[in-house]
Amino acid sequence: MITRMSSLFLRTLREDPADAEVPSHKLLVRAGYVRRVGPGGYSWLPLGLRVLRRIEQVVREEMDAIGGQEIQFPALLPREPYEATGRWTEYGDSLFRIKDRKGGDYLLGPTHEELFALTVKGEYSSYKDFPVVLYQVQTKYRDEARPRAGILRGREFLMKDSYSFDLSDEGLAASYQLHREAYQRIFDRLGLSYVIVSAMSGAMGGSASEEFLADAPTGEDTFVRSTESDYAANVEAVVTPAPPALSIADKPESQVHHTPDTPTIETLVTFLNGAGLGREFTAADTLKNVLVKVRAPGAKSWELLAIAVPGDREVDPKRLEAALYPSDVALLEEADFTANPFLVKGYIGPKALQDNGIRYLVDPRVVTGTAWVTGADKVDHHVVDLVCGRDFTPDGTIDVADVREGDPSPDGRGTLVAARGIEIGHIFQLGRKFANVFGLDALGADSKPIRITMGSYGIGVSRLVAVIAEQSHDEQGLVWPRAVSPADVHVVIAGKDDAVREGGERLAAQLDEAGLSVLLDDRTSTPGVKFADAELIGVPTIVVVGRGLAKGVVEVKDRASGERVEVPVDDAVAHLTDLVRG
RNA sequence: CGGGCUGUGGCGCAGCUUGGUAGCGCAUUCGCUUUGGGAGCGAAGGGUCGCAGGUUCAAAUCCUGUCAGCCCGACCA
Repeated sequence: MITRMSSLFLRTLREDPADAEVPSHKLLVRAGYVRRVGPGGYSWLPLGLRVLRRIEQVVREEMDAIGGQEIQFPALLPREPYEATGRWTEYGDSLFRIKDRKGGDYLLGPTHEELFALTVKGEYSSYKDFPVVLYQVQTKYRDEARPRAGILRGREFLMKDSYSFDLSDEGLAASYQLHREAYQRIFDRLGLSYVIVSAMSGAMGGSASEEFLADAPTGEDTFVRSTESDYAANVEAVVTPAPPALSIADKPESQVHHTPDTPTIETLVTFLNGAGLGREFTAADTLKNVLVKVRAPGAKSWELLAIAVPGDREVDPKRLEAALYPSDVALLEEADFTANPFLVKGYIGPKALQDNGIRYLVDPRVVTGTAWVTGADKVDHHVVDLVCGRDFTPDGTIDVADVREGDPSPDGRGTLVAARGIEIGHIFQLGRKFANVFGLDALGADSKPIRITMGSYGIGVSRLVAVIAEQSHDEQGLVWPRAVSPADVHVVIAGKDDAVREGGERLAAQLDEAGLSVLLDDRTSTPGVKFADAELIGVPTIVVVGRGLAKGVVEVKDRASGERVEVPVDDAVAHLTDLVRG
């Protein structure tokens, strides 16, 4: 196919749009791929739509390769299925709700687990029908609190979502693995740099869950990776390795000290080091007891929970929430302290907690034989050398302390560093949550029903356009990988005389004949404009037909490296075909 | 939802303090020149200044409200 820029619906911009911050947003707008229509809503112009379609194609090929079957649901959905799973309310303000003329409730689908589960229930009823994998590539709607960065986070976006239906946990694990491998092939083909991190499944329920995060300094998701190994994880999923237990026998007796005006860790450490105890204390030698209250799902009342972390660390709210999910967590209010006078703010210690029957969970670093400075349950008093396993016995561990750069990697190799990424894919084993709600069963060989177990797998297809742009651009503009480029070659006619024009036209026709898609700059603009636009648009191979034509050569430029070679015009088609076909 | 900044031809901006004929660059159209790195000269079209209300003889400019955008935070499969 030949696309003529003289008639292409395209206007490139010389300046960055004022509302754009990240490179992909600036460049996709400047190069005429997308235009903003409303908050979080973008239109796809011809070049942008081609890239989007090519990405879809890669996704479809790999989904089909693992036996996925494509179907399509409406985006406009009735309330009932989402009412049944509780997500009509659970989704909160992020759900676009609409009323029809009769006052009936509808929503614009944010994700389609309900519909897939109901559809399978409607069609299949025998164990012989399973397993099955269905998918769709469809527009999703989420009323994001803050859409940002152009198409990176919109309120309407294109997503591939697939769902596996299996008879057993082993089957689900196999379907999950198939998807995981398909996703790796997809992202590899798209030329992306990414990591797979273990994630918490959060509100979706279910167990195993991994996210595919594309490396990008502008990403919204923070994760940690090891300096030495390929370990990577969401902060919520980092497991702190427990040090080996120590001997109790050689520890000095615990002693209560009068420590006036030391309600914070900082004041306490300063005081201790000035108290002449014969050793240096750091915040890491102290044990901070943090009180929260938790409420199990469906429960009416809150239960107090004490969490001990080393004094140099804070409780990370996200890790806390993930660790206690699905229970709700809240900080204590003044009234809670009043109701429990044994809680001496700033001086809480394990003794009072355990004496009063409060569940006491400690950081994994608090192992048997470790000695701590902690509260003595009395204003202005702390206890030194309180030994775990001798002076107090926790009810268990809870891994909610903040994770920091320099912490040892959980796999034992290297230390952790923080990195930022953009979520491009998410796979997880949903389990039977949705099947239970809808009674999704298959009749087994013994004529007894088998509850189906589901997996759910998503790829942000439209987001990928931005993510690829984010990872692949330079000062001049976009640099598309061949797999998704809006054209195979960009032929620039650099000259006004008829010979040059005809030479460019002829080459374009020959390349088209050879099966390549050609973007032909046949405009009457000056060469400088055309070169700048070619670099902005980002087709990986640029062919300049111009002054060299007189001596029988054209110039072939690699967009990524900037390298240029002169190729005899008679060899150009073969040369370019080789380049494009790899 | 909280804090900060910003809304003026298609795009990027000035004008607002001190109210009085709406301006610049890019883009677009026409003419002549130019043609390997975002050309030159000349001419032209295009904006009820986000929206609503108020003050005033007079509002882009002052006041009130509202909507939208960007950034930080909260939230978010």
